[in-house]
Amino acid sequence: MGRVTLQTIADRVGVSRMTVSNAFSRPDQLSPTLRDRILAVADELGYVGPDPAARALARGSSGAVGILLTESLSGAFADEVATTFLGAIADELAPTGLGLTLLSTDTAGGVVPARDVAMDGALVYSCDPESTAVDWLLRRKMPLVFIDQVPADGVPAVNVADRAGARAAAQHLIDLGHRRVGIVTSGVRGRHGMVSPGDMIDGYVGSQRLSGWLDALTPAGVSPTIAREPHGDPESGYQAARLLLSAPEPPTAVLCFSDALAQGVVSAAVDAGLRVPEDLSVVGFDDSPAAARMRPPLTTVRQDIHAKGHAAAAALTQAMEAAKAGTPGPAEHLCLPAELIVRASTAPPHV
Amino acid sequence: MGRVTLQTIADRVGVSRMTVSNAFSRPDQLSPTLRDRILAVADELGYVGPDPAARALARGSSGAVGILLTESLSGAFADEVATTFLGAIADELAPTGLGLTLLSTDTAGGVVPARDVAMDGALVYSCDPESTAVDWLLRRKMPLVFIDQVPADGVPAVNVADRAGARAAAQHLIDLGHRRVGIVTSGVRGRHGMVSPGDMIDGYVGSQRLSGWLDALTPAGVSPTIAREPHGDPESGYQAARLLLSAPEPPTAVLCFSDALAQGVVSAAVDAGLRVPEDLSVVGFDDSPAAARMRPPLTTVRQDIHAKGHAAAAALTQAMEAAKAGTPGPAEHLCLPAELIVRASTAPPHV
DNA sequence: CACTGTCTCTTTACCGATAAAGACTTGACC
DNA sequence: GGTCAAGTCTTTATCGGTAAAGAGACAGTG
Repeated sequence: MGRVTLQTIADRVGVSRMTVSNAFSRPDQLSPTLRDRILAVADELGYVGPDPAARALARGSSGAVGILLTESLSGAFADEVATTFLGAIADELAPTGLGLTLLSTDTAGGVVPARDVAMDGALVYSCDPESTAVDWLLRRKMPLVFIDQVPADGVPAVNVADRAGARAAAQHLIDLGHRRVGIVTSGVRGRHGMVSPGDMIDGYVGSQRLSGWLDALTPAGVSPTIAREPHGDPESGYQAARLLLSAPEPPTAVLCFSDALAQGVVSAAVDAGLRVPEDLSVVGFDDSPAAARMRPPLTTVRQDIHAKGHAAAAALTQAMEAAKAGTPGPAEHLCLPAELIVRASTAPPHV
Repeated sequence: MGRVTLQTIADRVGVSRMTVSNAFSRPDQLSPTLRDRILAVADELGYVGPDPAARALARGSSGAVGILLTESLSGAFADEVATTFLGAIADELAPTGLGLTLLSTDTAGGVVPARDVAMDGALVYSCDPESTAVDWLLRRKMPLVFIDQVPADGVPAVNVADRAGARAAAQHLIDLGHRRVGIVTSGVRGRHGMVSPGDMIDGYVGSQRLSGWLDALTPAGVSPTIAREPHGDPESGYQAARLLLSAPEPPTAVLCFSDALAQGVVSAAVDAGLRVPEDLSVVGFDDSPAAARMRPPLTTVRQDIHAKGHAAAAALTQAMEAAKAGTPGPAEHLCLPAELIVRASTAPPHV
C-alpha cells in the first residue's frame, strides 16, 4: 500500500477529494456528520493530516518564518543577549502557530538556507547587510525585518538607541572626573589587542556604541585606549583588561561593549589588586540579569530585549499580513530606548 | 507580469522547462554554455531560484529538520544548558545545509507545528513523551531522535548518565562525612517548596538524577530534605536554599539539579553568614562555564553538551539517510558519560 | 408557485517543481 | 559503414494539496 493521501480517504469514504481537504482545513464547509466520518476513516488509515509541503505549495505560504543570525549560530547561542532575544521572538511567535527556522549564513555544500528554505518572512538579526544570505532574502522579496542593523530603505527595522546609551555611559564617567578611559570590545573580524577607532569594523551596533562613547569623550578631550578581543565572553574581557591595565598610564575607568566582557574586566581588576570602583570604574552594556548580581552590582546601559523581540515579531507579522493583503505599507524604523543604570561599579577616580 | 517560474525562463530561452530545472539543480546534465545562458536570463528576469515549497513537494524532502522543546521555548532559551545544546546542534547541522526549525509544543490557534511544519526529521529534546506534539511526530513516521528523554523503542536516543553522575555526587558528600543533605531542584508542574521524593514529576532527567542521589544516600541511611522551585535560575536556588537552611536541623551539604541553582544556593549561604564549603558544601550539575568561575569554584557533575549535540545531530542525519535509502536500521540508544568534578565548594562538615 | 438563499458537496484548474525514461547528435572504434 | 557510449536535451507522469466557481437539494418567503 502506498502513501495515504486525501484521495485515498476520498475513495474510501466515497466523496470528492476536495471534501476531504475541507474536512481538515475548513470544517465549516461540510456537515459535521460527514466530517466525523471522514476523520474517522482518515484516522483508521493512519493519515496524519495534509502534507505540509503540498499545502505550502498550494497555499503559497509555509507557516514558518526564518531568522538569520550572522555568527556561526553557536556564536549566537553563546551570547546571552542573543538567546534572550531569540526566546522573546519564539514566545511572541508561538501563539501564531508559526515555526521559527534558524538560518545560518553558512553557504556549505552549495545550499544556501536563505535561498532554499521555505518561509513566509524572515528576521535579520545583527547581520552584515552585504552578505549573500541577506541578499538572497532581499531578492526573494519576502517580508523582512532588520534588527540591530543599519536600517535599509523599504525594510522595517528595529533598533536600540545604542549611540545615545553609550554616550550617556561615557558622559557618566566624564562627570565623575575620569580622564583616562579604556574601552573593551569584541569582534571576530579585524585586528585584536590594542587598537584604534579606525580598526573597528564591528557592524552597526559596534560602531554605534563606539560613536556614542566618543561623542562624550572627545568633547571632554579624552581619547580612550581600546582593547579588542575576538569573542565576547568574560574570559575575553579578562584578557582585554589585563592589556589595558598593564599600560604605563592605565585607565581609571573602562567602558565595555557588554556585561559579559565587563564581568571579565572586574575579575581582572580584582586579580590585579585593584578595587572596583575605588581604583577602577567599570561600565557594561545590555543590563543582563547577571549585571545586578555582580559584586559590585554593575553600572550598565539597559536595553529591553523582550521589548525588542516583541517589536520585531510584531513588525514581521504585520509585514507578512500586509504582503498577503497586497498592501505594501511603509517600512517603519523603530528605535527603542537605552537607559544608563548607575549601580556600584562606578565612582570618581581617586587622585 | 506574473511570477517568474522555470517555465517563464524556458520559454524565453527556448528550451524545455526541465532543462532550466537542471541548470539550477543538476548542472552536470547540460552543457556549460547553455547553462550560462539560462542563468543569465534567469538573473535578468529576477528569478531567485527554484521555489522551495514546490521543490519540497516534488523531491519529497524539505531541507529542514525540526527540534521540539518542551517548555515555552523562551524557557529553553533562558537555560544555559539548553542554549548550549542548541548551539551545538546548529553548528553540527550548518555544514549539511539543513535549516533548523524550532517547534513549540504550543497548540495555539489549531496550528500544531509538529504536525503542520514541513521537515525531514526532528529532534525531541527533554519533552513529555505523552504530549500531543511528540505524538504527531511519531505518527508522521519521520526520522526522530530523542534527547534527554525516556528512551523509546524504535527511536534513536541520546542520553547522559545522569543517574550515575548524581550517584557519584551524592556519594562524594557521604564520603566526606555529610549526614544531613539537602536537595534543590526545579520544575514548573507539581508541588513547590519542601517536598518529598514522591512529589517529583520532573520528567526523565529530573527523576534520573533524583534516583542517582538516592542511590547513594539511602544505603548510607541519609534521607534528604528536598526544596523544589518552579524555575531553574539562580534566584530560585536562592529561595530554595533559604527554605532548607531555615529548618531546625539545616543540611550541611546541598545537591543541586543545576549549576544555576547552585549559584543561588551559594549566594543564600553567604547571605546567611555561612562559609562555603566550611559550613555548607554545595554540588551543582552540568559543569556550565560559570561553575569554574564561581567563588569558590563549584564541585559539579560534568556532562559534555557539545558531544551531546554532536551525537544527536549525527544520529538524526544518519536516521534520515537510512530512511531515504529505505534501510530502517536499528535504533541506537546512546548514553554519554557524566563525571564528577570535585572543586572547592565541597568539604567535610565541621562537627 | 416561483424566487431566493443557504448548505453541502463536486468540478475545474492550477501551485512550481523533479524523476525517470526517451530521443537525437557526435565521435570513436573495429 | 555500422555499433556503441557518452553527452544533451525533451517527454511524460507525478508530488499532494487548495481556491474558486458550479450544481443540486431543501427551506423560507412574498
